[in-house]
Amino acid sequence: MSTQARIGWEDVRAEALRRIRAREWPAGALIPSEEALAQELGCARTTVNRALRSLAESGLLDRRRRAGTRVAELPVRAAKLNIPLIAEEIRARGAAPSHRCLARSEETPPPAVAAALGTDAARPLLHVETLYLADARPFAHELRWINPAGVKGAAAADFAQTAANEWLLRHAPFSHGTLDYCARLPAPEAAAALDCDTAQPTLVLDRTTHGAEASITWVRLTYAPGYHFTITL
Amino acid sequence: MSTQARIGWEDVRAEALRRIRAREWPAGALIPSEEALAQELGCARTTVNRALRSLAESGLLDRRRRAGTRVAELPVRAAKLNIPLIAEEIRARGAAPSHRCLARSEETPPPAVAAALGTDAARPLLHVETLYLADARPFAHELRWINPAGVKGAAAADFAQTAANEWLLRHAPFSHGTLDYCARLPAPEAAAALDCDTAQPTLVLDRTTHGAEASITWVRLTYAPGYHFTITL
DNA sequence: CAGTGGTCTAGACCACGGG
DNA sequence: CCGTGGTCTAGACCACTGG
Repeated sequence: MSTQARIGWEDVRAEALRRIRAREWPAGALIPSEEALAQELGCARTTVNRALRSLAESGLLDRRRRAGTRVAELPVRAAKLNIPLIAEEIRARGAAPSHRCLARSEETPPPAVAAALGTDAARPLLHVETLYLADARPFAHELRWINPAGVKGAAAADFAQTAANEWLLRHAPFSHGTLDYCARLPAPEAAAALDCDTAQPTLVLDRTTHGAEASITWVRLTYAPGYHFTITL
Repeated sequence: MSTQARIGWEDVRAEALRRIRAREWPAGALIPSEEALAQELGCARTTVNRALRSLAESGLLDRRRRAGTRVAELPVRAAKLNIPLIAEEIRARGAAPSHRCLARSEETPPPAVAAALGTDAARPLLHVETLYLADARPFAHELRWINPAGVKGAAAADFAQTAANEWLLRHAPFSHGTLDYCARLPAPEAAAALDCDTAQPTLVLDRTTHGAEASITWVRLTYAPGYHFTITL
């Protein structure tokens, strides 16, 4: 009698991956149906489905009803990008995180910010400027506009104690948003806070966050020169 | 008689999301077990499982056997980052992609590249320099080192016809790799190719790619000044 | 129209890990 | 120990879409 181990969806996934890599299933080719694979590998169709769905999510397969499953011509790899709290990011780099609330006021925002948040350009928003430090060295400078209509309690929050980004994450559940990375020379106030030359390139992240009803916040994060972020595939 | 629509996992997901956002399930709280939810919502446990797994993958729930499922204290949002071909990226921006192979040779790489690829520092690698254009305007400059041991046929490939990145994607199936973004001043050859000032900040992407057995390629991509990339959550 | 993937179900066993 | 999530199964119906 054979001591067959039970076939799991990860086994099926691995086998399919092997066939793709070995070109047994060439790029663009139609692969066997779930039904056929299930029979061949000796497991339920559900299990095959789970495995192939996983590969499709990674961009290695194209699946369409009726048309069947094909090996992607150009494997567009999809990477999972985690967007942690800044404090977590600093900790992950082996440094001790801290922050300083540099400024806080209520002002009418620049038109671009009002547009991004969809607020009346004449209405004042909460404006917060924060410096994040790693082992007491400047790590990133944050310039933030908060829409009071989208977050209740923001006016009373103490951002010296809890950093603005963490406070918002806890109190303003958001549903969607946009990240935008680019390389720039730092704005004068960012360079001053980061204690760096205005001629040194910095990585700048603009983020807009919306809740279910109203917009929540617009942030410009200027990372200290030399910052780089890594994604593993 | 009630004309109940069948409950799908996306319905369960939506309902769970609603409860999280409405704080019916507060941050950090234990939510009902799959079994209980299935009974409450009138569907199979499998369906609930699929929904909650999906939310856990997005970072909104923490699930552990025996301990149950909790609402994440700090919803670490996970974004799916697609890494397309450069030509596709240019096309997505509404421009016509093209490329020029600027140089090609066999040389011993810089130590850092040999280290990243895990090759003997004394062994020559294939070196390719490419300029990508969007509507005939410089878009990005690519400096690439290819490990011949990891890719068969590379020596004979015509990179003037098919861009190096596309050729490799088609001929060298890769299993894993690393992306590293940072802001820098462009190297002189990159600035020259991009026809820009060496004092203008550029976004630089270093990518190392490994196949199942050997390393494949190391690339430094310098995007033209003003480039920015957007991620939607 | 018919074949393929997408999903639901009810039941079952297992692995993990908190108490 | 034993409750909870993780997964497998067999069968079923549905949705989409190519021919």
